[in-house]
Amino acid sequence: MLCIKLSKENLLRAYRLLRKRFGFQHWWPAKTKDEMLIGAILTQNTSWRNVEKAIEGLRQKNMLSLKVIAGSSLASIQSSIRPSGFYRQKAKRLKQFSSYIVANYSSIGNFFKQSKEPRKELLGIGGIGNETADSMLLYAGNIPVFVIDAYTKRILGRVFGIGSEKMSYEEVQNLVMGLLPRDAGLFNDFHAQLVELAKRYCKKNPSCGECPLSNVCSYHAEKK
DNA sequence: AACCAGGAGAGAG
DNA sequence: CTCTCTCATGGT
Repeated sequence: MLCIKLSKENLLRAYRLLRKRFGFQHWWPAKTKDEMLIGAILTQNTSWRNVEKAIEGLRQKNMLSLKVIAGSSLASIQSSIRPSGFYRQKAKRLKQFSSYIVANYSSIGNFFKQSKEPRKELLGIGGIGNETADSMLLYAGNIPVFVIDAYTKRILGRVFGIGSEKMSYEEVQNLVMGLLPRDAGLFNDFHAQLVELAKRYCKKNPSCGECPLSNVCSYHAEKK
């Protein structure tokens, strides 16, 4: 079977192709850090389209703020975020998270300045798993961690012909971060490009013909 | 009309 | 540690 080697050179080549096609992504799509953090929780196993509706619901009530959420009732949070699904859990998670940050650090900026082990601390809050924590670290804290999600696994699996779908979160993360320079700007835009690629071409029925990676993709090579 | 979406946690084995 | 279930709405 034809297989593109997973190497630093090929990863960066893929990134350049994506960026050339899609342009710099300017992620995360949020106006403030608080909004980014809230979006990270809302998007858990949920399409971004639905998350946008929930964010708009919060915006209309002036609730896109950790301090406001920390002081709001569960019922009022729930009613704002219903379109994003899992709204009972997510309301609880938003309030828990917000209360923790506000009570211990006052603001997310202080959290990133003062926390000695921010990743570990985020994971300890509850309702914050690997992907959500890493998204927060990278996109709100500008800390160089590569975010792994379902898209990243699917694309790495197809392009490089590796069984990344079965690999654990940390295995894939260590693999990618071991190959790339530790650059928050690169990790930021690279992950955003992968999401863009997945949304457009790398679905269950891939449209490889127009995929910017078709020339360097094992999956595509195998089909011809 | 089934199937999926930028996950996480609890429980079972 | 690895599976399986649950949480829930909205688009295709």
